[in-house]
Amino acid sequence: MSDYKPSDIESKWQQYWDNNKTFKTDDSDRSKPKYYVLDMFPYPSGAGLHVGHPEGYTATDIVARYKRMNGFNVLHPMGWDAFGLPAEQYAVKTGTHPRITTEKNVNGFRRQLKSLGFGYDWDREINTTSPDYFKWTQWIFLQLYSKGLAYQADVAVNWCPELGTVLANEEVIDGKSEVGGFPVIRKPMKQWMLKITEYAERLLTDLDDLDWPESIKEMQRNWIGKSSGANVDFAVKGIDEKISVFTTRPDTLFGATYMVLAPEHELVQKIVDSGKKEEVDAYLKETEKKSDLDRTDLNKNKTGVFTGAYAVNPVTGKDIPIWIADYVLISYGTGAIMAVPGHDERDWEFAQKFDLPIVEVVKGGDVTKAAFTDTADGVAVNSTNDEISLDGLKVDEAKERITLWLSEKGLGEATVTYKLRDWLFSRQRYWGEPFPVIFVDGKPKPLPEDQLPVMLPEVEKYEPSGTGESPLATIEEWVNTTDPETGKPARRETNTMPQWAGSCWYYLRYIDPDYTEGPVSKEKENYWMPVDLYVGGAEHAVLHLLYARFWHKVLYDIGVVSTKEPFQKLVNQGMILGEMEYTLYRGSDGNFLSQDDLESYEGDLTRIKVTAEQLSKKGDGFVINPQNAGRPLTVIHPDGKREEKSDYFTASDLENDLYVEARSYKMSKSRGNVINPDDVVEQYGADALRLYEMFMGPLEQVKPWSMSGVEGVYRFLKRVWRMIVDDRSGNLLPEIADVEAAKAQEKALHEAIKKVTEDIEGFRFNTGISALMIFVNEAMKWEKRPLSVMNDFLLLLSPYAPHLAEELWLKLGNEPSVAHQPWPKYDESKLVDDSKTYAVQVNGKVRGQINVPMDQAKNKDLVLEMAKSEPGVLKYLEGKELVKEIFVPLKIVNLVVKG
RNA sequence: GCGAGAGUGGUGGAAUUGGUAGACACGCUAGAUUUAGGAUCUAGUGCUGCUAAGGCGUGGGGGUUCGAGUCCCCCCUCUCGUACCA
Repeated sequence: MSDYKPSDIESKWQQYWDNNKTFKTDDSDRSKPKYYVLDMFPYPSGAGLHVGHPEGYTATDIVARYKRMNGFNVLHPMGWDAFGLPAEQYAVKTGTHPRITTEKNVNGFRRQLKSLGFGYDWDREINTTSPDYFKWTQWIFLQLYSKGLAYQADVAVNWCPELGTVLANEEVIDGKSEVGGFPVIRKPMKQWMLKITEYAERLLTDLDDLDWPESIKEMQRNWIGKSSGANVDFAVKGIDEKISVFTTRPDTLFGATYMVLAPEHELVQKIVDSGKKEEVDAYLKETEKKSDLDRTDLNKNKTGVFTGAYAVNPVTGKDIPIWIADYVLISYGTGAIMAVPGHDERDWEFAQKFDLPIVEVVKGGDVTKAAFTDTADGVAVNSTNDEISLDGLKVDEAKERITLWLSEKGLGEATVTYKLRDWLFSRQRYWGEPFPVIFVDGKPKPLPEDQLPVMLPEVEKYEPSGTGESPLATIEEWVNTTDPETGKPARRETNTMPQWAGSCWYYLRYIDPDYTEGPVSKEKENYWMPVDLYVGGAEHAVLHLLYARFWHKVLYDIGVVSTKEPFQKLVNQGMILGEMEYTLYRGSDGNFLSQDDLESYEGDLTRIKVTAEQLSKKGDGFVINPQNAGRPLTVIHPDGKREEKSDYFTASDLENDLYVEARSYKMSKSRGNVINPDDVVEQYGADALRLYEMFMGPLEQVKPWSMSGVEGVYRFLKRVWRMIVDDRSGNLLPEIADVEAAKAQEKALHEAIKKVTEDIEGFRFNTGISALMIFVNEAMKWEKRPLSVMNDFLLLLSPYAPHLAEELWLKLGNEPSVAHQPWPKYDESKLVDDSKTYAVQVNGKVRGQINVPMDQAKNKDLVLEMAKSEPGVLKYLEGKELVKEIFVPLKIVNLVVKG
């Protein structure tokens, strides 16, 4: 071994770390400060890791190694979120038990993660599908149940009669099943719900103290969707019923000219006029067929039907018609609205379409043209009856006045509503956690704790039952059981929990994976929680993070955990896109299309993939360069057929500039731009992959992959090798010597230490790497490379490229491993220069530089004197009047002249 | 529509509080070395000027300042999230 060959050294060190349990977390040591670094654990798919995984995982690995070297007790675990649909779908197709698929995939993932050199404590590996784990998932469900936070309700699911199964939302596309394209309807089924809404306010307010990206917090706030307003009761004419509505604009009550109920509203059948019944039923049937997506159609073409019934506006005393329309959602507010077409866009549109009266009650716009919704400047008008007048009040004042009046009269009250809905917690699937619930005499009954875990039965086939129930419903001997307390016959719950369940609390199990008395022991939980750093993809911004926070708060309330929030700091890694692609489009008429024409073009498009060297920059875009236009390119026909061509363009094609679309796309199998980490490791090694993933750009940012970028960092690693090793003999270079470092060498080292340290602390891994590169570029010029300097450099490198660092560390005669060495400290005094270079500006433009000895650098008179006599500066001063001299110590000199 | 974020060389990206824009890397050009190389080394590389002096440059327009990528106002584009939430 002489050259830098990652394949030779990487597996060796991976084995060393494994054998020596280098990254095992010492749980007993309470003297050190703790640091808990967590990755969002993966779903072990059959496809293996994609390059997005190692991005976040490398970042956390760097932080974990860095913190360890800084004297922290570091917890950095990994596990598997292994329940879920793909393994089940595979089981339906092939008959393979999901457990077998899962195990195989987990082994693949573990091998891949180890091959990247991540320093996980593998003794804490967890798997959501293991009975030791889901026992406690079920246990937590029991706690939720006993707190009254779990209940059953009839909720519409995506039922596909042809497939005889219930589909997840993502399996439904445009109201049809993804598989087969069969119609999907909404069918109510009995389901478990979790009352996350009870925690809405706490989930909202506790966001404030979290060190999370503002965008994520904002998304959660929007999701929770708190709004303040009032509930108002409207009497139904002729029968003894009230319709309660929620409104955020009680000030517009005088303008409520009709009401609308959601089709599912419970009063629909009671109030409908017999003459209208047929029409209403037809409408209800119509809306039932629509999926949620259809109902929120982008064209917003509103539909509805008049019930024939009237309500009474409590302030105007007028009869107002009651309509049914699916633009009102049963799941929000009270499922009914007072419609104020003058001041609500949706109501305005509806009123226009069905010719309902529009009344202006807030002045400022023209309600015949559009709804006026400005709440800042609007003033109430036409809002007076015998008892109350809002006229002249601003919106806020009017709201307050009317709300007070309503509650005095018993007609309404101030109300807060949340968009957040209860969590649908049932899936009609096999491969999930069984509920620890039985039904005795048809009533749900939680199983006692000693019956946990409730195991999944073995089944012959994984096809859905055909009734919409899960495959478990067909296993009679499992479904039929007895109540362990009374001995009565009982049936098991046949739904299973959704995939979110296992991921809601996994961060706790890592802390104490073998604990048998609960999910986690009190003492260890106390030490390790909260998670100090949580890194993962932004796709979990809302659901996973909100669900996990909800469970955590429940566990907090029952004393299982000691912190209000689970994840103190959150960082989202940005998506990695495929390599940049250059595409020229050609219409079916044979003409090439420029970017601007593309959007409006309706016909079939032929895509021509060209390479970067076939292009030249013109203006803001790229055009085909006639000189290289003849080189090979790929033509993709509208039917998807690919064809390799050279000399594709004719001379006349190239007379006009052909602008090309330049962008990179999300990696996808169908596009064929997926990068497999295994291939990168094989070609360039794990260290190069790790380094490249960090060097691409800021962690949080979306960024395109580039293979030549990988080569760039690979070349850097080779340089590091050659900085220390003679690549012909494999021995240490003669330049390496145990000598005292020269001043310049110390300066280079300490600059690197400072930059790398600060950049890891600030999650700026890309610029940290550039600091390492600058050091190596410098050190390669040194005739003597002091051992101590080289050693410190390797420690700086080690979180990024641990295999290479270990190997060279050993070659320099040190004991492995670098992982437990103390992190180098920089010394500010070694960073100072002998002299200060000032840029000298004249009227804000740099015209020269001067070198001032450091001990004189703050001497204003001297520096200005030198600046004014600098030849490059002098010629801009000649013949001009010097009006001002700016001197900022250690920064800049600026001379302002006139004339 | 609403909310959030971002626009810097041919490319990915630097620029910590307003103080020499383009660090580091890719790519490219020229040269050296090598049997060869997607290896290595040296030099160059924002645009525009004949090598020059200079001029112009951080999406566009205005402003504050001795000085603006950075601060303020207006506009444009892109990305992400969200979507009849009363």
